[in-house]
Amino acid sequence: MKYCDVVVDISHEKLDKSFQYKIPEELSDVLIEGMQVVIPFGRGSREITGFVVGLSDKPKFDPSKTKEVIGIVNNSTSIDSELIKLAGWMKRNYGSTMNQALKTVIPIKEKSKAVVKKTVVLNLSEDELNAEYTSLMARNRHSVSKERLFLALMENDEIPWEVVTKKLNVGSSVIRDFEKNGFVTIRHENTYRNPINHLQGKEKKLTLNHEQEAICNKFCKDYSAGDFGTYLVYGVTGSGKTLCYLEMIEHVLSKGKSAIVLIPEIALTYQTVMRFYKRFGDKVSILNSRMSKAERFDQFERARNGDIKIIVGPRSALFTPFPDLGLIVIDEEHESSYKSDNVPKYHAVNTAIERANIAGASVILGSATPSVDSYMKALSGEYRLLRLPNRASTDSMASCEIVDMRNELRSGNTKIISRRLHELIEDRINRHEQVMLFLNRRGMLGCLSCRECGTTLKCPHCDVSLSLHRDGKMHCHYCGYTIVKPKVCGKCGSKAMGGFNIGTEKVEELVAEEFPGAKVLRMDMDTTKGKSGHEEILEKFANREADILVGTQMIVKGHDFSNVTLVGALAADMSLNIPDYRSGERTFQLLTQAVGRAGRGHLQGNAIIQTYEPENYSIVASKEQDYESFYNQEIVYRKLMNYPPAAHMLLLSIQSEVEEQADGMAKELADLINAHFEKARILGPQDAAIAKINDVYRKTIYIKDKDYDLLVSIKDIIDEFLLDNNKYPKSYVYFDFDPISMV
DNA sequence: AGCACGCCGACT
DNA sequence: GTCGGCGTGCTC
Repeated sequence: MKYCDVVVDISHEKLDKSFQYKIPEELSDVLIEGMQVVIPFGRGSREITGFVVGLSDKPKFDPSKTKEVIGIVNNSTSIDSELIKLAGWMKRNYGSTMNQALKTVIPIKEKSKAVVKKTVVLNLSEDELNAEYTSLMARNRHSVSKERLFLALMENDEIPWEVVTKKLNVGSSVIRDFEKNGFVTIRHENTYRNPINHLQGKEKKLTLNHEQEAICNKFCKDYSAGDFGTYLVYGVTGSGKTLCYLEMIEHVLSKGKSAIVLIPEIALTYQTVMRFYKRFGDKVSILNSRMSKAERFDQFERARNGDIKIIVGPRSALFTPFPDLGLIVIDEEHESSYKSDNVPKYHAVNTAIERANIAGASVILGSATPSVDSYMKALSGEYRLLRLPNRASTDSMASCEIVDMRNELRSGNTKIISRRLHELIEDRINRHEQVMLFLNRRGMLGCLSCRECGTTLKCPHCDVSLSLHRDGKMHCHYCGYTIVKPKVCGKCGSKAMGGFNIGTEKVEELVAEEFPGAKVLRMDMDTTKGKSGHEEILEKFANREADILVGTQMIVKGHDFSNVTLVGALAADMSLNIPDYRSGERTFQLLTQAVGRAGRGHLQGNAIIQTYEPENYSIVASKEQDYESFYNQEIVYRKLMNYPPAAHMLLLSIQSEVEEQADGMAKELADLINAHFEKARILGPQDAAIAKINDVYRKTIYIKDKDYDLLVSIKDIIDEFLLDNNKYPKSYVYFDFDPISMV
């Protein structure tokens, strides 16, 4: 007998799991994973639909109580089957259960209270109501529940469903009884909220320059000819990529299709959204992390019904159920936030291409600093390369200087701000222009260590040093552990405790001391915790309420301030020293973006890159704003070392609260892989870069191979091995294909 | 979510 | 005993 696991199509947390059903003989050959089926469910075996998320030969449940699948739904809407196909692809390529994949793709299993608002509406006149009430009481039954509802209806003739069920504690059976007797009616409302509430303005249709027109024409010509594909728009900062997106979307809409626009969450600001809104009006909706699950569900429903044609949002907007999808735009395609950190750990770029394949749509990837992966594919012809090599406006690029911090030290300047940068900041303050200082570490000090015995203060739960914050406490950035800063060394009792690695908070303090006349703002994870933390700080800075903005990488991502004429990257090589094959790429992107932030208006801008490694190619290339030169050097390294995109990589993360278990499991898995694939390049097992987080020990194994499918089969073998192995009860293995970071 | 089971009080 | 009503808990 064959069995299948089915996720039922009812939105309720308690049903958020799979149920096993028998597959009848006549369906055993046709039924496959991902299909929508009709099944008997519950005591009354009422017929409902569900999705098949797994097949097996063994019963997981008492076989005598297992029911049979009734039939296959073959008229399920094409959009559902498209998304289910996509989920199947994600399951195979990123390693997850079908259940997990389906949940990321079709978020039906969430509370959907707010989607359909139900209201209990009184159907009787006051007299009739009183009459019914008296007749109920006259029957002298024990009808407390009905009485509560009657009394409530005398007060209000319309009561929201939740108030009746929760507050009045009247069950659905009673309400149905009232409905049957004609006392009340249940009103169902689809209350779609429009998340964009300021609806004025129409963008004056900007005319395209020659370069922009050329790439738009190319796209439109292909599209009209039914030639769909993936394009990489490589356009320097300020070349007008967004304007091209708008133009291309317009073309796709004119063909009766819809478009998805992915934007990094951090750049999803009012201004960005308004550009789309002004061009396309209420055909546009947005998705963001501040919206409740129900609100997001609303937007998906609007897309499904054709109320909207364009959605702008972060990674998860990729799964918007447009039945007529024509285009997916991914702006800032190199951003790491496009890689999911939950299982399945999918990458939005590859997943978008797959979705476009299924739907018959095109994909536009856009960036000023394309990922090495995308650029290689563009050069090889897998993607179609569209270039915007020049800025659209007459604004000139900032002039950029590298400051060698080793020289600063030799000349006796131990401060974090070099003399040259100091001089320029002073100049800008005098000219009432603004400055951005970028440092990729928050807090006051990166660590606190004893000058006598060298002991560093570490988090007891994680393998990282604690950072000092202004509240005088030491924080762990990984688990949130906090202690008061100790006065003496815990090991030797010495009072000579000193810190290394200055953070944004400390910079803010130092800058305020050095430039007493200047107003300083800080933007990092600590100051943007609130609901619209980012926008508040950015708005203040845009309104020139401060002269200097100090912050982590979030300040350099896509915010243009015309009055900023100086950008300083205080410790450019910090991101270079992370043990990760992508650290060079990340450093280049970060610095290029930072430099690009200076001089976006008509004023000439300067940028200063402070570093201890002035000859590093990532840093030199970003000074020159020379992507090609960076790419040419980086790709040699990737090919030499067989790192992505030259090969594919699978990261196995083995985690356990018991170190021996993590160790044993990691070793056994490594042996298993070696036994099956003698030619696999396997690194490890070894401690993860952070060997312990939140009291969980972490071991890693990397496998590199040109053949992605080989990595997938390694995953399958490990899955199978884990299925009937209970030697490591408290250990878990996580798969990450082509990981974005090696930590 | 929706349905039936079983408890409880009221009535014959 | 029996009947109607309500709350609880399960659904492969």
